[in-house]
Amino acid sequence: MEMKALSKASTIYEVAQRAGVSIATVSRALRDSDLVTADTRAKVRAAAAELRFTPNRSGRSLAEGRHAANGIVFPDLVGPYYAEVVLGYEEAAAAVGSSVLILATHGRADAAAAVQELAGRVDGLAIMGQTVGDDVVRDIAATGLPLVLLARDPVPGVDTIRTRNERTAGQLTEHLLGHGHRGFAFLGDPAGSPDVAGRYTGLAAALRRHGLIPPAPVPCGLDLDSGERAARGLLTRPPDAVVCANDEIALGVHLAAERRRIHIPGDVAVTGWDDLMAARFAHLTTVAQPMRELGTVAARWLHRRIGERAARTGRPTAVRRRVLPTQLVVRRSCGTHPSEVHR
Amino acid sequence: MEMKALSKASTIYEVAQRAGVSIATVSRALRDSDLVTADTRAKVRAAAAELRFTPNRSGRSLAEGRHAANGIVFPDLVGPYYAEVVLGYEEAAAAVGSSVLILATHGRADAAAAVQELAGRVDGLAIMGQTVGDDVVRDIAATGLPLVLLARDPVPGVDTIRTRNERTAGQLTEHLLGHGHRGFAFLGDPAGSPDVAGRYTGLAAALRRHGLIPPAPVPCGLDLDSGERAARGLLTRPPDAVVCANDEIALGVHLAAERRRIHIPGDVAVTGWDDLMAARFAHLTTVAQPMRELGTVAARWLHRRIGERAARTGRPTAVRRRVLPTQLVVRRSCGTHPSEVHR
DNA sequence: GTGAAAGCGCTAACAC
DNA sequence: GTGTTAGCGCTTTCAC
Repeated sequence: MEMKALSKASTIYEVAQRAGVSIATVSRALRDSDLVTADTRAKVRAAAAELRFTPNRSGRSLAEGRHAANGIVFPDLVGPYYAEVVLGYEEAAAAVGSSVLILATHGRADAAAAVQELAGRVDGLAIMGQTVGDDVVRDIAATGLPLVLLARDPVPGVDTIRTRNERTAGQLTEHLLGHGHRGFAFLGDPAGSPDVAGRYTGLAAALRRHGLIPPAPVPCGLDLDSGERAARGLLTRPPDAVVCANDEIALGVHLAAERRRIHIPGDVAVTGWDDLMAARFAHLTTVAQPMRELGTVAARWLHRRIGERAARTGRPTAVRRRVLPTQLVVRRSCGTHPSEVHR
Repeated sequence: MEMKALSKASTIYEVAQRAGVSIATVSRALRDSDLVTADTRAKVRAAAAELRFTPNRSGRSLAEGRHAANGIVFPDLVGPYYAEVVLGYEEAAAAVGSSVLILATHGRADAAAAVQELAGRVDGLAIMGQTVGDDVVRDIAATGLPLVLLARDPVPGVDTIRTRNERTAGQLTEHLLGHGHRGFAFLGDPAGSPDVAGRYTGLAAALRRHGLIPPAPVPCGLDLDSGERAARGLLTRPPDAVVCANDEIALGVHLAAERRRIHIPGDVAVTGWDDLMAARFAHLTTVAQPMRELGTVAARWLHRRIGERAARTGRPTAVRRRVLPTQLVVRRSCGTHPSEVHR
């Protein structure tokens, strides 16, 4: 049967009429309810196909009282870091039938409003890092919307997933000390993010254990350019080792050193954090984080909370906290140990 | 005034009651209609704030007949490539008040169903690369939903944005020929994506112009591992130059060469495509694409089409096609020219 | 300027 | 099994 192109999406009423049944039957047939005969189902499916019918999600959501969608809020997607988290989140959410809404705050001033609006569109929300203040988190949590915080300091009553910073930063420091480095610099702003704070704390603690005085952190944005800029000052009289809050900063230092013909690790050791793909090719010693898993776990936790809420089954599970392990990845930039295997 | 935590999102009715007005007035006040006095507006705002009221989007969407959300479909987010596009898209969409829904198909078999379902949630949809077949695109287009295809062969009646492949691949080839390379290999599957096909075509055409016989392409996935695997066979007897369909493949070749102590570019020249961050640190000659812009333009076009549709203003604008320029980025991996500036 | 009421497209009782 | 119908939460005429 020839069809003319439709300029407007068709509704369940049209499908019902075409199939010669009621809208209730269409609804049932299309959602594989076992309250319809195979015959009816086929008839309805045929009509729906002819009309290229796709149920309007707003109608369905309103009736069901759920959105079948989750949201994730992150500062940006420029580095590969957040992209990985989002991907893991999307994958796990899709696996349980949820769509995913993303929101990049870009440090916008109206981020709070955007997150609030997002909260009205989803059944659960993951909030990463320093995107909005604790007040916003508390407000949203107060509405009962399932929430999970990612790579961010906990807020009472809200689930949180983080990655291990202090301990691994300690290991990294020990490793650098093992290379004989004694003069350290730290590039990054502990006040800007709890992750950075944890990394600095771990470094400082390890140095103190060895009787060394930790350097004051050199405040620095988390991107390549900031790293390069910050390195300019630092490299006029390079320390033994520059511990960077993340890979992008370290890569920026790498570029600055290259430009000045300062050799890494001969003249100065450099380390990063995140294990980006670029780190491998810059031979950067760094710390690998399970970013994908961060997203996956967040989506699973949310799914569970959403289920709990829908079931209205008494008190929900206690607040959950998890710290995912991270792993030191030794490459050349921290100093050369003949005994070490570089990959 | 003290408030107890709410376990359920409040509705416009509760706000209306608290403010002592009708729901119509609440609706108006909250959306800054000038049909309410400043006094009333203040009263309503206060009530809404106390109740932590966020309008339910399903209700609003249903009433307005629009979702205020756009979707974007991509195969994956693993490489930094798609992440950039998505980011550009999100940014531009957010700027015009649209939320963004993402869908990664991961080569899933039920991708078509997922895309169809997504189509029912959005006012416009961007579809990237080889995520779903043309039949799905045509079906969705037939419903009248504004659509834009990204990095993909056009479908009649649907807007398309691509990046330049053939011409720049020709420039790249000329450059390699200028280094004196004559024996070429191409890593990538032209049948797998129109982008790859264009790059291969550009290479082949340039070689023919110089009286050389183009090599048959070596089929290869677009990720690092595939590149490394494909390189293993190739590097037993390396050609002069290996032109890779993207950076990840080229970086895989880089790793394989490193392992075999084959020197780039001394023993073999290698080039990529995309200009990922890692390419810079691997000194990879490649081609930069305006990925962010791809997303931005897509979101803008969709916004325009959505406007046209809502206005029902006669015939819509003609189908649009755009090819965004790409740019050769020369680094060390293609061969050393003393005269060239490397960055 | 404000309120009453009619939908928007769908699901889910409830009736038959 | 299938149909009827009452909402879901919101926007938007239409009265006043």
